[in-house]
Amino acid sequence: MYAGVFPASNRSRQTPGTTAPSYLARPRQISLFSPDAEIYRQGDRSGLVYRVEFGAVRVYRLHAGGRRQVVSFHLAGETFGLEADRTRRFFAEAMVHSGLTVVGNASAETTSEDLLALALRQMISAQEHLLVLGRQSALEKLAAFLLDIAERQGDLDPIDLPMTRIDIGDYLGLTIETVSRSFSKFRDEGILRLHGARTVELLKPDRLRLLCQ
Amino acid sequence: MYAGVFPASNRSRQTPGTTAPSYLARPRQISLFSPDAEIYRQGDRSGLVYRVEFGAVRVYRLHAGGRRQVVSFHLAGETFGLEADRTRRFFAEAMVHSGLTVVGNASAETTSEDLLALALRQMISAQEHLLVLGRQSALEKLAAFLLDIAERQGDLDPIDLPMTRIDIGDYLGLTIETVSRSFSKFRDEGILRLHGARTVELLKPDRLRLLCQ
DNA sequence: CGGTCCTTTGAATTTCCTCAAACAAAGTGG
DNA sequence: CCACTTTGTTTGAGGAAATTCAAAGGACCG
Repeated sequence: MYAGVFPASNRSRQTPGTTAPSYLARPRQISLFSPDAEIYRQGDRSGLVYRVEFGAVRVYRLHAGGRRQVVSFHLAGETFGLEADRTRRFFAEAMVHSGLTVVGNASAETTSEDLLALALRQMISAQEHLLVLGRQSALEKLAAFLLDIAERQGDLDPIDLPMTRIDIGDYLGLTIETVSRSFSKFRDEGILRLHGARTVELLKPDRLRLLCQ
Repeated sequence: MYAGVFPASNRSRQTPGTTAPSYLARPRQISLFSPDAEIYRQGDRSGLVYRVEFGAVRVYRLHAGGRRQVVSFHLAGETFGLEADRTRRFFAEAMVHSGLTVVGNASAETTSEDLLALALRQMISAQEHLLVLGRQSALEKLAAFLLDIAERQGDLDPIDLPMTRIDIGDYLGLTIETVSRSFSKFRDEGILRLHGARTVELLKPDRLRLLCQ
């Protein structure tokens, strides 16, 4: 496990001619994280906001009894880590080999407008996740999850899942067995095809949309 | 059903000598809503943020199939209604006779700092709700819900629940029967006492905390 | 090639949901 | 003021779904 640092590549710099938020205008460094490497932990004093340059991140909380609730996944191009009072309320880990840049923090370094946009995005993300968790059926939860991930990956087919069944279960409030059985059910019904456990081809996405709308 | 308007009372004005947020410095009007009166609906174009002066509000979304997911409850003194793009993503209704004031909107009228604080509060609220919904047991969900409401009511005993069992069920992702059975279980174990369905006396709150921590 | 971790599948159990009925509280109209 | 209706709550019985426990199969890595 390692966590190195090197200068950011060009693709993450501001595009000429566009009005990008101020935090995109500065040169940045990419921090590298190997699978399961810790990015921050609950209780840490930090208001750093990160952007995923490549890879994927899980944010979660640990409950008494060893249970874990994954609060959010973050894929390439997405930001995470904004806190209300500069104290971490969750744990964050890389799920696969990942590169992160710091795009700002909750102090004067970033404009209030940028922070507001970030906060609103995280709010909507939590609300949408909440709506998924409120669904009663495991099939509906998994359908909503797959459609969400597919959309965030730019609808490229097949989907690459950076997370394990355990991660998905902890995200949806299900056991890994139920997650696996739900995948199998979708496969048996011809809704999707599995190329290994982590690569999913959505054959009939409309059938999934019917389930969760 | 009615929704009247009259000048705000003194208690909602700024206290002399304190530095209150700018939106508290202006005089306001209280809008009145009777039980089940609509405050706004999904799709509405509005960025108004409300403060509950008295009463209680539910915010929810309707799914296909008639299912309803309550996203949040708001009690006296709390604010709600901040939207990312001035389009309502949920419905809001008064649960009991309620009075609301407008504390700002997502345009220039309110400072960016105030909006950020509101957004962060709504973000945390959604994340905490998400953690409750992720719990697998109905008893854990209800325990977390009761402790949350008790704390927000200032730990006054007994608690007054402004919402029906249907509301609680739609908030926790349970049926009303399961909610009712969970109440009965807690009552039979001496954890709480019910004075009618809407008044709850927490006899052993620590037993509830043990369940959900 | 052996070991570890992840995933899948099966069987038994528990929990929750669905359907149903009884009960309680509040409001309406005669 | 009282029957009646409506709405909300509680409780029971049966069935469906998810969890738990268990074992076997795959994929990856040293």
